[in-house]
Amino acid sequence: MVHDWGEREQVTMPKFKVERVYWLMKSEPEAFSIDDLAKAKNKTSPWDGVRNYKARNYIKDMKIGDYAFFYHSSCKLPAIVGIVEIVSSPYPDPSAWRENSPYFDPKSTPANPRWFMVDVTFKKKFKEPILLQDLRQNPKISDFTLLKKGNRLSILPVTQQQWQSILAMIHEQN
DNA sequence: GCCAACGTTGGC
DNA sequence: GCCAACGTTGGC
Repeated sequence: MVHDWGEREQVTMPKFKVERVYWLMKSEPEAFSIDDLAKAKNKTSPWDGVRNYKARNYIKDMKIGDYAFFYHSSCKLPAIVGIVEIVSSPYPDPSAWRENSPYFDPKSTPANPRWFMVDVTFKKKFKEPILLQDLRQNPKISDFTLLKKGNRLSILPVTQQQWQSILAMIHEQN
């Protein structure tokens, strides 16, 4: 009979559905920008230096294949500037063990690591950054942690709805 | 450079 | 385990 590939796809899709989780990762562009990541070897870099327990726990929740918004903070125009993919499982952050590192923490040891990181790879840089001031104007993401007063976390979970609402803002740009 | 909002530290 | 002092984050 007539093949209905659309319907078949709907039936079989859930079986192969990838459960991807979304995040937002902050970086000060003067320290490490999305262009730095794009220029890195294999466009991939460890995301080191996270020194906050809640953010650390989010890192530990990350899985290979998750996506994250790359956010530029502490700069003239704070904004989401692109997308990265998580390409490693969480593993101990060795910068905590280097005494000359700004991220040195004597309480973290190789035997008992306190801080973790993942490797991220460059996926895309938006033609126009999605500015924080514009995110604040979008009622669909009014609950987004990034926009909450007093938020200081450098790693944030992003719901699928928030992810899509934010991506939709790109198409509204000109 | 200011300052609100947290997180961390350490004395008690 | 409380909490004051201090440090940090990050928008403005």
